[in-house]
Amino acid sequence: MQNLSEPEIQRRKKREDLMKLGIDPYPAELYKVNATAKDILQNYERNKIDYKDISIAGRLMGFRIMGNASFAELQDATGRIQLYFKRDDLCPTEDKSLYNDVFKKLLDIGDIIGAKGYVFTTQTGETTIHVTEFKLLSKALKPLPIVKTDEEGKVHDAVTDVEFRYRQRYADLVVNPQTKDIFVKRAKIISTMRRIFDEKGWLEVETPILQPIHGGAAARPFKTHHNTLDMPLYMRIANELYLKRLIVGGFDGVYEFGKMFRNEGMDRTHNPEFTSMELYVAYKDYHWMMELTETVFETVAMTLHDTTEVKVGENTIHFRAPFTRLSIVGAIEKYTGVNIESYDETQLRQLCREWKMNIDDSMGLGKLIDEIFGEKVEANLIQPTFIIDYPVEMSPLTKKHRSKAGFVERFELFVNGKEVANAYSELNDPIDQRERFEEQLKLAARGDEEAMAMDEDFIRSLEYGMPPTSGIGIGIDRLTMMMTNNASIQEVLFFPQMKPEQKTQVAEIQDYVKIGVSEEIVPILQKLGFLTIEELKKANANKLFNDLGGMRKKMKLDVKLPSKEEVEKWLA
RNA sequence: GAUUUCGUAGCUCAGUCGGUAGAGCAUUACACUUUUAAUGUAGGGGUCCUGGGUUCGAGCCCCAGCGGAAUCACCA
Repeated sequence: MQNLSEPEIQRRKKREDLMKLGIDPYPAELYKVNATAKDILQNYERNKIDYKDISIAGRLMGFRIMGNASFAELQDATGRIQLYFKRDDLCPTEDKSLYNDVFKKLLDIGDIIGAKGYVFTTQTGETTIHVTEFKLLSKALKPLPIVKTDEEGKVHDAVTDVEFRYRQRYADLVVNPQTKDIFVKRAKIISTMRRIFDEKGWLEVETPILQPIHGGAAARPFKTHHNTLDMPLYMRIANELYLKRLIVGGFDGVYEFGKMFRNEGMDRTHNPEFTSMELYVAYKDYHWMMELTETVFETVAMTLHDTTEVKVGENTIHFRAPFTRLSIVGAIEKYTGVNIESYDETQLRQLCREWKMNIDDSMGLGKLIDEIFGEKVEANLIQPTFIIDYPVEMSPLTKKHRSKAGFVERFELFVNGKEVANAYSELNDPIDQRERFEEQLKLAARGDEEAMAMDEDFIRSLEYGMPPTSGIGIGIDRLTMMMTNNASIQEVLFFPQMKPEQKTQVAEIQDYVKIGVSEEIVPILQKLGFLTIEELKKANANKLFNDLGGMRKKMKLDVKLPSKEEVEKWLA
């Protein structure tokens, strides 16, 4: 309750003043709304009689007061509309206080109000609500940053500080319409995908987030502990193994939109928790899945942009089927000129050294190929490209290729140089699956921290028989980045992970009183910067005594100051 | 983790050679009956991120730390 800025103090006072006038700044009852800003702006011109008696609610975002009449801007969930307040309409009697005091003096930018009235068009041609009645619904105590847009649509003083925007996303959303738009699009991406899957009769499911074994992907997990069971649990890094158990159980198609958690580095493409959509469909293979993926991306792009061409950074991405298909070996040959098809691990390692790549001895053949791909190819894949047929070593859950020995039936979809989807023909031979897990254990022994652990229960489920199945995972955050032309994942997450804000442990009034400070002096001390007793104790008594007098004058407080002896006692 | 860079009023940002802390918006008061980045006049508002150092004197120079961003490394 200290270190309030001038406007914050004023708003607190206005809140009190309203209460004294018998106006509840936070009324309990609902406010009936029958119109939105968007609805009025779109339909009023064509259908004027429907807007003679409207009721709307939202946040006040600007005032233009000129004497006995005023304009204000109201922002609701759909947009902004202008309100017109006329003194003698609001106050037909001699008592003009509702307009002069409540409206002009006690309302601020940021306050939430309800307004009733009729729609008209001003002389300057703007659709406006002539307010006949208004009601304060919530008083805002903290001033919003003011962003203004001029006639040419040029934005002035836009709030661009990402730290402010991410930490106080609520304020970002109020002030920056483009932020809101990202999240509307994000929701549309998800609902579009859900619609496609539901129409096919697949089931949306939920699987455990707390898992005893963190399987299904290569990543380091968050570890936690269950008290009653007295056992470690991991936040899931993937949900794949659970979804496949459900295919064993007899569902034809299951999908889950869910949060995954990976205890790894954070940067503009990685957040510790992120959203993935995983889909598994029985009796399908990865070729079928590529076609479905094309449909999904095409449909999402069309829903959002009414076209399959989407601008991402400097590139225009064409989400129009069919997408290019390229094997990983073929892709490496295309972008390096080297055909590594017949290379063994030693030869590959040699090649990596020649290219001065950063590799180590824990890397097996598959990992080396992946490294080369990441280094030499990935960034080149701007237009949607399926990279298919991966080495078996890096795909322990994938069915062996029907014709290429040493490879598996897997694809990843790359767009704008980034992976956005990962899919395969799922491995359903329980004996093979056990051997693959055992290979992973060997990699772990070699020092690969991300190798998968044996999951006996998952193998048991496969032993009952899983139909041939194709599965895919799509990163929703990265897809959203792409579809909304954002370069950082933080922009498409409401609340990206941030380091905690530093908050100074501030002393309570009683703490000051305990060492002998009288209550009315406390605000002066706080204003002087002594927010903790510790700091106060370190002060110089002479200087503090003098400063108290100076600050009392500055703050125009009429309080009795302590003697120098009393000040010395505080610090003792 | 490394490098670069930034941190000044509620917001956006200036700040000269090291010499009293600045502007616009917001805010307060007054004026103004259709404005629209409303306007006019007057005022208030600062831990110059924090802590050290150099100096007669630091927003500015040096060192350390904190926080953000970018690039790289790591990581799907």
